[in-house]
Amino acid sequence: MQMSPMVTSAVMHFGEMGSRWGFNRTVGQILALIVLSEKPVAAQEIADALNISRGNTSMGLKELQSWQLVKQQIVPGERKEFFVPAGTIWVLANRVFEERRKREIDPTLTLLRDLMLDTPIGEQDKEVQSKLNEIHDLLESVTAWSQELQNLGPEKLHTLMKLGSGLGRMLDFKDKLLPGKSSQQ
Amino acid sequence: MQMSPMVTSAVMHFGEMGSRWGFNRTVGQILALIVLSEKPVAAQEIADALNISRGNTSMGLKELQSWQLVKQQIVPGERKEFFVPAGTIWVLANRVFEERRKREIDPTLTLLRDLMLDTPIGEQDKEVQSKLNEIHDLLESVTAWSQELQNLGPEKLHTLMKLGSGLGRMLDFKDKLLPGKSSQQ
DNA sequence: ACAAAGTTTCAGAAATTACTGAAAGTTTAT
DNA sequence: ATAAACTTTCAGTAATTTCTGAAACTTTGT
Repeated sequence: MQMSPMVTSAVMHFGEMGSRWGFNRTVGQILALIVLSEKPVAAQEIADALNISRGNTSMGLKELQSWQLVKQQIVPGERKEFFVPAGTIWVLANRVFEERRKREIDPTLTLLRDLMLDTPIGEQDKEVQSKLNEIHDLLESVTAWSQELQNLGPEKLHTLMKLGSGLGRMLDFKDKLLPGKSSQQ
Repeated sequence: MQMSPMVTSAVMHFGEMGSRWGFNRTVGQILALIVLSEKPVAAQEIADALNISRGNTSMGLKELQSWQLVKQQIVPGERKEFFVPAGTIWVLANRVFEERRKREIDPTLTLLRDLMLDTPIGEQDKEVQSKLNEIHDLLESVTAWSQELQNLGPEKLHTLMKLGSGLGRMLDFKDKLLPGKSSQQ
């Protein structure tokens, strides 16, 4: 596969950003290559285009599959495996977001729950526990909300994101709209 | 400073998670220590409690200040500098979110804008450009929306997050509420 | 002006993370 | 059942990131 200068720039950039997005350089590059390619891409083509070892390519593809960002595709008449994006850009972005939530928030929620069940030693720990509790509640809200957003589905999510300042106004009407829920705190 | 077992667990965990949250182990530990302490903490106390070098402590504190997560506080009658959290848990969470958006999304937006201005070489590049455009629009929506959410302020944001399934219902009413904006797509 | 009490910087060491390439494993066609 | 075509694994190496500690710097009280 011959990468045009434009594709090369994008692939390199996704590589650089990779580590900030939760995976490594190579994985970022492979993802960009697959997303930007019009045809399904074979593992060997990826290794050649990015000039990385076949082994590394295989591990990168495995990682991307575990994130559900790419999937294998059988090309009739071909023996080797080809790879394509696992969905639209929207779907991919959601997957990254969701996967990162799992990795970045869930373990902390678990720890905080455990610590809240522990018996505080001394007055100081009671104060600490209440702070941990506050962090826990915040993270739990974020988690619940992100699941809520997923449930909306892409169309409504899109509408919501495009609301702009309408969002604030809408919230002012909330009580009229959804009676029975008194505004908290 | 003597860390109770509870504080130790939390500090260690924040250290482990640190790298997933965009900073390193030490920085995560320092942050946890400062957040969980009732009193302002001196740099030397941090170094002692976490058993890290004074130099590393200084760099960690600098990093946390650049994220606006901790701030210095003058304690009357004391010469050394003390550190306290730069706000409530909510504020800190927002700062992390915002800072990460800057580091993880903004550079890509810039690159994508540049590539979209480049002249495509051949048919293939036109296809590529349209995909890059799609990614750009998505990231831009996310950025705009996250700024919108910030503008709401903590109280409304809290209300919004607590809406739960009410959010979906509310969006169904959107057109009645905010006439003049036809539903897109 | 000086010394004391503190902070910051940075070159090199240590620890961690990523990559290679060869060997082992798998699948498929005949 | 075998060989060809391909993929995966993993021990060792390379690259990157983080940490230390000593030297340089800053601030403040006398």
